[in-house]
Amino acid sequence: MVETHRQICAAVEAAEKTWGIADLAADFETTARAIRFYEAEGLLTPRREGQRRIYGRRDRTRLRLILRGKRLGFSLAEIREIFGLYEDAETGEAGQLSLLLGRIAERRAALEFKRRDLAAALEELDEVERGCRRRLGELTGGKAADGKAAT
Amino acid sequence: MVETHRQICAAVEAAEKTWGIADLAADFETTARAIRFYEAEGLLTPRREGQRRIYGRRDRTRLRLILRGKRLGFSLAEIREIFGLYEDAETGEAGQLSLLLGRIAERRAALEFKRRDLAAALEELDEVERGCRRRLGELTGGKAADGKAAT
DNA sequence: ATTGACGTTTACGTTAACGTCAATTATGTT
DNA sequence: AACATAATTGACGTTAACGTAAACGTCAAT
Repeated sequence: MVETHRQICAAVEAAEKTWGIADLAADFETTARAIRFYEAEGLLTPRREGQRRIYGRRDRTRLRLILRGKRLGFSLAEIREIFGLYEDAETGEAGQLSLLLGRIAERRAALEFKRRDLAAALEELDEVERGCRRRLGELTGGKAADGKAAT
Repeated sequence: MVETHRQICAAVEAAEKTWGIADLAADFETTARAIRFYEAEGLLTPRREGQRRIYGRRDRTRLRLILRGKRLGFSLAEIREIFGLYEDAETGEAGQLSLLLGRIAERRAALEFKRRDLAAALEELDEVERGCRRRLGELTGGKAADGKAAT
């Protein structure tokens, strides 16, 4: 079989980059078990090649979102809801879209609540650090209370 | 017994406001069980009046921190560490204080990591919303794609 | 004296989110 | 063909963070 340049290029473009489960686990510093678990929970839907799971771009971004969500304290159930929301935003009909905007607003409210929590936590940490530096200054002699220690 | 004005004032000032476990639970929208659990985990140390737990200002702020930490996705173990850090900042000696600054820096890094996660999540949500509004505009007729719907 | 209302301890149950292990099945390698 | 390598399914175990229920104490009001 002889292929033209164009045909080869098309084939290369069509062949989306893919990964195995171990690749994903390594790239995202998680485990194959966890990834399969997310699939069982309906959060990932990789293709199959025979028995094996094959992950594409979309699956990778989903996994990123899952892990980020977890870091922010969301449960897998909440993350599933968010994914539902994201999908509805693509496939939804006009009637549903305005309801969707409401759900989006709720999500945003939840995120901004967390943002305030986070800001408060950072401020308190700052305060603790200032107090700490002040004490350090007092204890090591009245002077030299600047930022970075010299050595 | 006759008290002077000063004595009375001192007594009133000394009598710090206190709460029972049910009060705390109600005020913070949690349960007595959870509050006792936090105590068992070493996160709270209320005084006792006979058998009963009596919570003061300090306990309240601690509980606030616990719950906020949880909302931000920290485990009780991490929260306990943070409390340890806060205490060391008050009681620590000079030798420990510089180490303490290191631990504070780690904490800050963790929080700022979360802040980036949060910012990314919010941006993506914005994007979804924009896409949603665009679709809505397309479906309901080419015009009127502004922010708030007019009922 | 009894009845609630609240609080306490002890102990076992539950849920989420995986970990761990065993048995099996391709897949490529020598 | 034999073998190692990697993946899969199933099943049970584990940990954190409480929930739930039982049995008891305390105190004020009826």
